[in-house]
Amino acid sequence: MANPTPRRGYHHGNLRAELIEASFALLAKHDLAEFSVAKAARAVGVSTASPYRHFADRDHLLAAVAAQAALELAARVRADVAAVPEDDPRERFAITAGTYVRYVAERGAGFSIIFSTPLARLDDAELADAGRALMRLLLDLARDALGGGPPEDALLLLERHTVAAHGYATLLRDGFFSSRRPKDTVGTIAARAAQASRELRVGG
Amino acid sequence: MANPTPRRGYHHGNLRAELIEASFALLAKHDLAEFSVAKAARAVGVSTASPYRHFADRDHLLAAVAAQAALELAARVRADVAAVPEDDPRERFAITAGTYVRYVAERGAGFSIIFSTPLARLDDAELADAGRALMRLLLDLARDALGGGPPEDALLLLERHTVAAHGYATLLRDGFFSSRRPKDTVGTIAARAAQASRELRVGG
DNA sequence: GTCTATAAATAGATAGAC
DNA sequence: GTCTATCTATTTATAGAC
Repeated sequence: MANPTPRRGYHHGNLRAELIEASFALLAKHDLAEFSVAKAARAVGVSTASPYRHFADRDHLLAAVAAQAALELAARVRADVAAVPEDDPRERFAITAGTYVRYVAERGAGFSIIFSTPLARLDDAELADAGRALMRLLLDLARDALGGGPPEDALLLLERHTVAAHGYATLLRDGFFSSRRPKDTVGTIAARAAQASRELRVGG
Repeated sequence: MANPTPRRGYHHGNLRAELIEASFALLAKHDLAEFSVAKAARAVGVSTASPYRHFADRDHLLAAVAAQAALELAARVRADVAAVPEDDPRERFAITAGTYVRYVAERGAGFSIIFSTPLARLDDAELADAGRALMRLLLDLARDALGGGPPEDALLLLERHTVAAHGYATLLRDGFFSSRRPKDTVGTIAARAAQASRELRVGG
């Protein structure tokens, strides 16, 4: 309380958050394969040693990125859902496939990293909680979309929706669409993902 | 013609093919991120310089792997399809989603590498041809599945099917399912992918 | 066509100064 | 909490011997 602007080493008081943000920028432009702690450090303008004061190793930095991605994704889902009339729960659910495609295209992080096996092994509680919360949110939307019926139906609808959203998002990222239909954009693919979810039928 | 068993350097006459096979083995066990020319060379038991007599660089080796993956995948699709009665073209198409999931799980290579942007830039004719042939095969099966109707319907069915197959395959690889339902295996996921394709409806 | 040897890049991670 | 410096490991790729 004495000093609201605490003295920082050289030019950062917020390195942890800045490294996470720089990591998103790297993931958005390149593969996870090309991501490195060193690049994130350079992007922020600190030495390559500095990140290790904030993250035990590369995987712990990635886990923090993954946890934030799960939180951001949940927030975007809530925001996009809120723009659809409450009396159309099926549509509220469907459009989140588009939300996912757009988010992954913009931030470069999605289910692949949020639920990745190596990161899961770290037993990071923040990541596990954020991932669970994201899936619970989507499951609730799936349930509302069906408006009753067996619980397994909601789970199956969620699975097919998730698979469609992730399939579109990863094929887009890998260049599958750009080589086949050069005019496809993030927006058109997101719309097609939402439409695919919209037309899903289960249990009938 | 003088010597049917041509003299080879030390112990290989078939290094190119062996490197491709070793690359598949690496991809099956680990990420593309962890793949390296050096590892493939060591797996085969040659020096790390030898691969460069057969492939200009890492990407050209991967392109050869991708081209072979497209060929193998097409062969498996044909084989699996042949086991389904000809009078059920819808089923013949649907089961290829399972074929894809099983192939990617076993070999570690699929659409992500066959159509990957960096490899596409190499303008490798073999890869381009194999990729096109694979998609043409699937498109023909999609057309048969619909048994007539607008050509756009077959394209949309193919897209949704491809997205489902790839979505299941990549989520399986990344560990999404094992963390959620530990009892899921390649076989159960492949069956769910086929079922998802089976229930796709377009243009109606 | 394979080898040995090596160059040049890059990354992960740690030690110790400030 | 950040820096400089450093160690170790790995990889990609090339040169030149055999």
